[in-house]
Amino acid sequence: MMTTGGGLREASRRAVRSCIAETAEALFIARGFEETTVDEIAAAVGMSQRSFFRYFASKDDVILDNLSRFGADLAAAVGARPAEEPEWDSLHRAFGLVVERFADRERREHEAAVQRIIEGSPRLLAAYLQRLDRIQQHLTEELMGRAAAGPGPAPDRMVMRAMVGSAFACLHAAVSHIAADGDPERFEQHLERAMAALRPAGIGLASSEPS
Amino acid sequence: MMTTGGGLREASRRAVRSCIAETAEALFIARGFEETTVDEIAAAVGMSQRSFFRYFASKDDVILDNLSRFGADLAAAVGARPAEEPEWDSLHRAFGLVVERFADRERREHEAAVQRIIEGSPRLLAAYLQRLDRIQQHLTEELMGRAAAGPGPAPDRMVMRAMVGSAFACLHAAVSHIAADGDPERFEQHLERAMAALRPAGIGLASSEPS
DNA sequence: TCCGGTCCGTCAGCGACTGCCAGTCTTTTG
DNA sequence: CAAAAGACTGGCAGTCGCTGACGGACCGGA
Repeated sequence: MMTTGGGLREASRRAVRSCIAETAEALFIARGFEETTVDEIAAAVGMSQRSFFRYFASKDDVILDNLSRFGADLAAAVGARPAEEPEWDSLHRAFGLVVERFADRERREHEAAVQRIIEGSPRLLAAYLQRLDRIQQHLTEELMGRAAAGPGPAPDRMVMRAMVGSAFACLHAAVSHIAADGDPERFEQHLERAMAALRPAGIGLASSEPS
Repeated sequence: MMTTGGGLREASRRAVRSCIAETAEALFIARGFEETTVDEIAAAVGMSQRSFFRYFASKDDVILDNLSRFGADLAAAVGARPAEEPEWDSLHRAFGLVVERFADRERREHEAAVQRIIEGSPRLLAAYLQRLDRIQQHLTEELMGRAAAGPGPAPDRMVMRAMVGSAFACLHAAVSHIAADGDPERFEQHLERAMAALRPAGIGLASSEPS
């Protein structure tokens, strides 16, 4: 029999996942990431270590799982922007998803704590940056497709990739800043300031590669 | 007894390190990174696994060791630039170190192969991005100190961090591009094109944070 | 000669992660 | 209702990266 389309089974799985994630994050905040073993997490949830790895591919995955979903949402947000809009502004608007995440005071506190955990562990930070890199690749392809459909000359994939990376540098700088120095109230202002300062001059940025 | 200031002992150590690195890279190219175990590397060099870890802190370190030295060189190159020069241009000139690395045909081939190994393994790519992040932090501090000594207003660390990240996005895009599509001849042109397109409009970028 | 330091190999161990097998519980089917 | 099929789980053993502790070999100087 085929799957029923993601019914009860999938819902249950998602519930278990979030339960594991919450328990693990609590342990991470209390004892630190490296100091918390997978066995401890599994014991705290009440399952075997083997089952833990049936829900999360790795220990890092428990924290960075949200990021993957964020990547998909971001690509959708960029795709929803008008095609005539300069790419930089589309990215800027799409980053509004992050701003929304920092809207609630409670959620803001939590996100900042998670970010501090990530930047406090070299292993986690590495995995985090790698996922950001993947998201950037997806966004680059998204914008490449959009630019190719437009009237201008053929877009330059390398320059597009650099621009997406530049926008993410602004995002990363703003997130890191509020995670380190506290005061997460003005996250939007920080992001705004960085993206205004680094806005590329030639916003059209076409000029196909001289082959 | 104190160290003699880095004499024969250090030279020998460096020789062993490069021997290990060469052997390991050959194995990585032949069999892949994940498929090559530390035991195999140690056996190929003719030493125990324990001794391997006395020369390299981790398996990743074998490949990414050059990167750390590159970070130090880069900071020095930026520090050697005139203080009045816009930060973006100082970074651009400092990236000349990478351009030089791609000058020799043989070396260029090798660097591209290493880059392909890095980007082919998620684990390695993560560690690579993390080291790039550290280098960016160092460069940010370097440029912050330079800007603080100048006549202008107090510089904004977050914006400075974003700008350094943007410059590295250009560098990363150019390096990735030649590693993927081959044709490493025009690396300098690629880098030039990206950095010209993403050059910030307000190059002075002071405007201290509104506290 | 003895002594200090340095280098190395061996062993034991931890933690992340995986494959395999067996058991349970639920759902479907004859 | 019983049997088969499937999903989920725990336990076990094993790999791999990595670390600490111990003991032996070499080598310079006193």
